[in-house]
Amino acid sequence: MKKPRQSGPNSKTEINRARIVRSIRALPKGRVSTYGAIARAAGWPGAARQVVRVLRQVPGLPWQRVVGAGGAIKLPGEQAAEQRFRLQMEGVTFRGARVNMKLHEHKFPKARRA
DNA sequence: AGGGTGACGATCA
DNA sequence: ATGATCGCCACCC
Repeated sequence: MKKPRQSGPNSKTEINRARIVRSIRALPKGRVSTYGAIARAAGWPGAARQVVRVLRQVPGLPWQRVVGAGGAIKLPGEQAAEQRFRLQMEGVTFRGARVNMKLHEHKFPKARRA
């Protein structure tokens, strides 16, 4: 017989969320990554929107280091300026409205196998 | 079950 | 560069 889906702290999504949190915390000062890249680094490709959810729920994350594809700031309104300011404080440079990913994108180690 | 929502992403006009 | 569309995923009525 099959086990019914469990939706507590041990659920699949909880585990994946934890991996997302780890990936975000792994971003060093002055480096950035994207929602999609973090999802992939966490082994959950396509879950960019979950990265957003985590950023909104978990306090204390270096949220300013997470940007949209191509280095775009995706926060609405004033928050966008705040993020840009914080990044610049860390030494991150921009090319127009977006982060210069060429210089500041963080490379996550590839998932190991053995 | 059905519909709406997000700090998304790729593609196309 | 900008806006529309569609695919994506979990959550919340």
